[in-house]
Amino acid sequence: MPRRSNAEAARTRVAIIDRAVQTASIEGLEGVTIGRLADDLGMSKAGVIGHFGNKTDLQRATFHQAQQIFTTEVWERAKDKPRGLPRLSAICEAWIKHVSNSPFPGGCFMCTVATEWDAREGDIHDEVRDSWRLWLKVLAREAAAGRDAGDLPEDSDPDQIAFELNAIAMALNQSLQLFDDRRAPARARSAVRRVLNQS
Amino acid sequence: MPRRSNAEAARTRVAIIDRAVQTASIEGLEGVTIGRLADDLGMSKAGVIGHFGNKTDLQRATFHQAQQIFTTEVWERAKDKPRGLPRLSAICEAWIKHVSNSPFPGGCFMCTVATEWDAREGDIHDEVRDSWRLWLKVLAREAAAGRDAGDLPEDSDPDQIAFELNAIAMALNQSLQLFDDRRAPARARSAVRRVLNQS
DNA sequence: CCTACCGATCGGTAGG
DNA sequence: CCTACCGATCGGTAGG
Repeated sequence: MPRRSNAEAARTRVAIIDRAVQTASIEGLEGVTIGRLADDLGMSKAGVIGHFGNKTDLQRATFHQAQQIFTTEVWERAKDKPRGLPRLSAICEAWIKHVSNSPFPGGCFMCTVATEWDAREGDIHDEVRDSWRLWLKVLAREAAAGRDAGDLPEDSDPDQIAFELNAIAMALNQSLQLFDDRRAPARARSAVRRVLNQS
Repeated sequence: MPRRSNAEAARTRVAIIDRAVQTASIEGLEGVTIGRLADDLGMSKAGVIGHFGNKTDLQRATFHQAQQIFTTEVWERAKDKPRGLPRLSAICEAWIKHVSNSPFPGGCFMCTVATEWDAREGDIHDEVRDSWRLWLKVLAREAAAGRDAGDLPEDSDPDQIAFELNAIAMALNQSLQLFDDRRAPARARSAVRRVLNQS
């Protein structure tokens, strides 16, 4: 028997997750606590957790929301480019823009959460790992298409290119967050250019 | 009035920090709690915190210990090489070995803590930032010496090289921790070779 | 370095 | 979605 309509409840759920994403981008998914969310939103703890059941499911929902934002801002903006090098270049540029002008206060959510969970065990670790792996595969697939089209050298290793592009994105996020280095986006673009022109 | 001798107390302090470094490499410095350390070491909470005063100073001491291990394993093993490219190459190789065969259960301590604190505020953030900055300066200084000696192209940008080498180290750690990818060290070496031969 | 304690907060539940 | 509660754990202190 909900005291609010389904539509209202759905809006509340969205508000909770939005707030959780903000907090998690700064302090990680473990920094998201039910009591703090309740305080921030002017709700009771029971009202918050009632939407998710338990904390792990709330963390999972938070991660999914951040994942979707990443997909929208990076993949969606590049997917209509021709496959291969043009699409891969567009992905990198959208990625750099996403990290440099982050929708989250703590910078790249995926970077924060990947490092937070890389050595832990459990469902969240597995989801983070699988979604990163998938993303690296997307990069490698486009690199392979670019190589096959002759836009990248014949002896290019798609997985190596994916590794290096990923490395650049992480370093960009670190330089921006930890050092507040405004030259970091230019460095990242320069590094991407080297990887895509010379690999 | 200590109930143990100074030497015994010093040994206890070392044991506490060692244990804290282990935990922090997996769960971050915020995962280090006084009660858990006390449990793990068969001590009382008061016995643990008495060595440090408060939790922040315990975290600081933990970070310093990890920093020292990093310096010993990476810098100390390369510092006797001739400055410039030989030393920079030796640093990268020692760095890759350090990350690949980590003395900590959760992989590269510095990577974990840098990401954990990059968007937070306070003393620990400042210490992490300053020590990373110093390390990037060491890399850039050697790159500059290598360029001046003619071992790197005249138009090399030392800070760009430092940025890219740092990126590789972080991606190596991620690939090992998150994906358990045994080919990651070879990928890192290949990437380093490209940066140092072609920049 | 211990026991015994403090107030605050954690995740979560019962009942409405 | 709320109030009122639960046991566990948090950082930390007093006193020995």
